[in-house]
Amino acid sequence: MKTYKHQQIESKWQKIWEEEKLNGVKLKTATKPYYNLMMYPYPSAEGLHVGNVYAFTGSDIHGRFMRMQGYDVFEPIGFDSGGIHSENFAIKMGVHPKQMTNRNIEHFTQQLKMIGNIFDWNHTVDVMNPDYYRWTQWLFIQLFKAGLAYKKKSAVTWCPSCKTTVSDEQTEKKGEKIVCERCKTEIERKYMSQWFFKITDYAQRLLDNTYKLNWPDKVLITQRNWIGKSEGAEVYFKLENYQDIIKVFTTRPDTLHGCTFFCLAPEHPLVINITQEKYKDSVSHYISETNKKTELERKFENKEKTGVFTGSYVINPINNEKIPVWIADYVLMDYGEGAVMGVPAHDKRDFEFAKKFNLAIKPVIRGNNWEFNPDNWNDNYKDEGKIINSTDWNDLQYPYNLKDIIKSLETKKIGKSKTTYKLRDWCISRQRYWGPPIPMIYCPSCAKEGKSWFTSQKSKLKNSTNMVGWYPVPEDQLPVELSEINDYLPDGSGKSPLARHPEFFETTCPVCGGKAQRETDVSDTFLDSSWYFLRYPSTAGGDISRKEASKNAFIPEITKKWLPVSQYCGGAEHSVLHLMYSRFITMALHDLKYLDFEEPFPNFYAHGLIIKDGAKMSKSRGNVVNPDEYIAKFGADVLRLYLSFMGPYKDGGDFRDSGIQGMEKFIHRFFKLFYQIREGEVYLKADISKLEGIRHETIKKVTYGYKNFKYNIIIASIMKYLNFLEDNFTDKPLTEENSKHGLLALKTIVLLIAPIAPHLAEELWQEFQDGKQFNSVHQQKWPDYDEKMITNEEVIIVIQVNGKKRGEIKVVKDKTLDQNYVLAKAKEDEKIKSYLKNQVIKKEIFVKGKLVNFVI
RNA sequence: GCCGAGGUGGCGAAAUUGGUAGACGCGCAUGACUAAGGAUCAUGUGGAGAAAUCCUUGCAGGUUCGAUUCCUGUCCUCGGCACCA
Repeated sequence: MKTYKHQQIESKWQKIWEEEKLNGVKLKTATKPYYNLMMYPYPSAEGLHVGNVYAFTGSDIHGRFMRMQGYDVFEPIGFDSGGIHSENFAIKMGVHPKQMTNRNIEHFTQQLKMIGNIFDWNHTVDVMNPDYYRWTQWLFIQLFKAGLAYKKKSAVTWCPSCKTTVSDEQTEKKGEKIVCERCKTEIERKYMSQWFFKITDYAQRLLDNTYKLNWPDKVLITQRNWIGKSEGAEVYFKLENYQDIIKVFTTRPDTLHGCTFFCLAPEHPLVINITQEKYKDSVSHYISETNKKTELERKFENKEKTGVFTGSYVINPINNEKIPVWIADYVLMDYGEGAVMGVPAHDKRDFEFAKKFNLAIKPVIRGNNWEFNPDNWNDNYKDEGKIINSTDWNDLQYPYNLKDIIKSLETKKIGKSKTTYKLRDWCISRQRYWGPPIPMIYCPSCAKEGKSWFTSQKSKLKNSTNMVGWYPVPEDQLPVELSEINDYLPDGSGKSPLARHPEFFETTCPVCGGKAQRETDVSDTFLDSSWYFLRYPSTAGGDISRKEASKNAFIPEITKKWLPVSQYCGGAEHSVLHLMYSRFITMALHDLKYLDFEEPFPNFYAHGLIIKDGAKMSKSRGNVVNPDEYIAKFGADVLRLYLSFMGPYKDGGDFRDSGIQGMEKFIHRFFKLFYQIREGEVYLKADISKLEGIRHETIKKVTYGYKNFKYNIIIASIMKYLNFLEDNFTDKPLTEENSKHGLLALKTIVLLIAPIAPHLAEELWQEFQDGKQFNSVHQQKWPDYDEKMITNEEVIIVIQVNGKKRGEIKVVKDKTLDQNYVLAKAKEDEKIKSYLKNQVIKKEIFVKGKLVNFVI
């Protein structure tokens, strides 16, 4: 009797699959392309995490299933090797990031080869390899030339301990303080010159397309909230005694008559100008206090309103009332116009502000079911109502007459309809070392003459962001290689370590030939990952030559054939960042005529998170599960089975050792049963109709499970099938048909389990082959099922009395549709008789093939 | 505060979407095999009850012949966003 030895089986098949080139796909000649993508990992020094294994095997199971559906499945994997994360770890270990990254990638590759995925190792990416990032730089240049990349001074969060900028996502709240996620140092705020991408130009399209994507709702909703569209109006307020007009955005122009004060963000460009002498001290003091706080603090602090009076007034254009202008930090400069028309009666924040500073409050809406009450604030101000105290607007209805109101503003030339988004431009500059250098050159002498790339090209694009002096690196000079410097530590100057290396930044102007400087910032790691899926099929290897791969970021014919991605799997934590950026980049490339599709991932599935003992795995908790251990002890197939059995793929789960042993037991049991039947030690005794019934039912359930990422029910159905077979053993052959069916049952199970336990399935599949020519289980056609075969000759009908199960009867298949027959038979049942005795049946419910219900 | 997901045995969970609640597994209990433990196999396993039977999908209602599934209210738990005018 053979026993299951995973060490031998798994390494054997991994080797054979590689030799037989089973996992690669011929990109050029494949006829049914299916691009199965999973989010590539960051190659950490700790090695592959069991969470990675969960993510990757779940996606691979889908890929393997689709391959058995007849598709040519391309399933690549690569490495997100850039960014601060990698760099900081290298610094901590005292190893150069390049060395560290190469080492980690090697380790990851070795581990990834053990988990049994159908990765195509001919096509992989390492985003910090110049072969890759030259195209990241190329991409930057295309966006720059299209007017979608610009440089501007902007506020950033700065960690004085890490000596670097950190993103908002890399900070956390600790008590009243905002600290660096990594070192827990309180962060500061700095103004620095940064490169941005104009993702805001795409806000509306990014929003519209969310209604076309086959993605989980929660991810789409998160993206919609992030884009944050608001429709309303902008209104023009004239400053008293000044020429300036201040624009303000409001979603409630109907409350314009109720505006009793005006508030500017402390950073508003007009503040300095309009502050009256008497108030200069208090205003500048307030501004400097605000500057000390980070933007995050301003947002987190949901406490008392603060602000100061500027001494100036604006005129409310609707009624010419004179209104005081304040500044307050609850007004954010980067939303709307950085100004708020204060309507304290109908906005909670304005109300708090007015209360605190004793400003006038004037109700202008009476709700259908509420009324403004200065002593008892209610949150009904967004409900329906009608306008009051507003001269000719009185009796108009909110929200029904909003459009009319905006029209009347337009007629009077004091405002117009306006849409605003929360989405902000994407800051891609990093003043660090470990990233692709931003491929731009600044020429001071061209700048003096007001020249720029746009003027040199006589471009029609208006240079609204003052990009004088800037030129992209000529494309034939790419990549701008990252110098291999040794002093890559950030020094806290706010400049990249590359700024200390003249041999890197000193260059000549591509237009005038004069002395010029390279940009020393590197780009955000999210730029690397925003297009990696485009690169995979166009990398050299397999049937793609080196020459082809080096000519384009993505080869047009190959891209046309393989993209967009057929199915993308990944964690929901990338809902906004990676998934939004990739959509934006794809849309921009579409507009630049490089791609014929707008959306990179029409189908996205968000898997769950693996936790351990109820908590997120982390080094500090000491509860990190190392997959190597489990693969060594149980094998990849058992681990894959266990991870699949925990629950639906979207839910993740809690990793427990006891559970994994259950899967080991299952494989051993199946292995044993397989050889018992195969060697003719046992036969199946149930009749063929019944055996076929459960076989077809199992195929149906399993297929449903694969299609819906419910891998847990696949395994449950197969186990159930196995239990049934075991219960029907006999040691004597009954008929030839019966003994044949045993083998059919085995073949079916092997096929059904192949995507989840690929090595085991291959091992057993070979028992059916003559051994002359290699014939893989993974190249087989998926088994079909026939609905008609599922119901047996005898069907069990449940009998209910008043909706409660009181018995069941067996009915032959042909009679299940015959209502009279089934009802009559149900009434003959002894148990049912006792329930129906001396009762009047009020109603008889008949559900064909399922149940009858007597209402008494 | 707002948005989202979810509450089913001791635990992970099923129920193909209004039709037998708890499939499948873990754990546990008893027994067999063992010198013994492990492994394996067999049986049992939502609760109450001697039993017939009754109760049971967070809680309270509603619709229905019939509700884990639909509706209303309510209470928890976990994620995400957070002064967005």
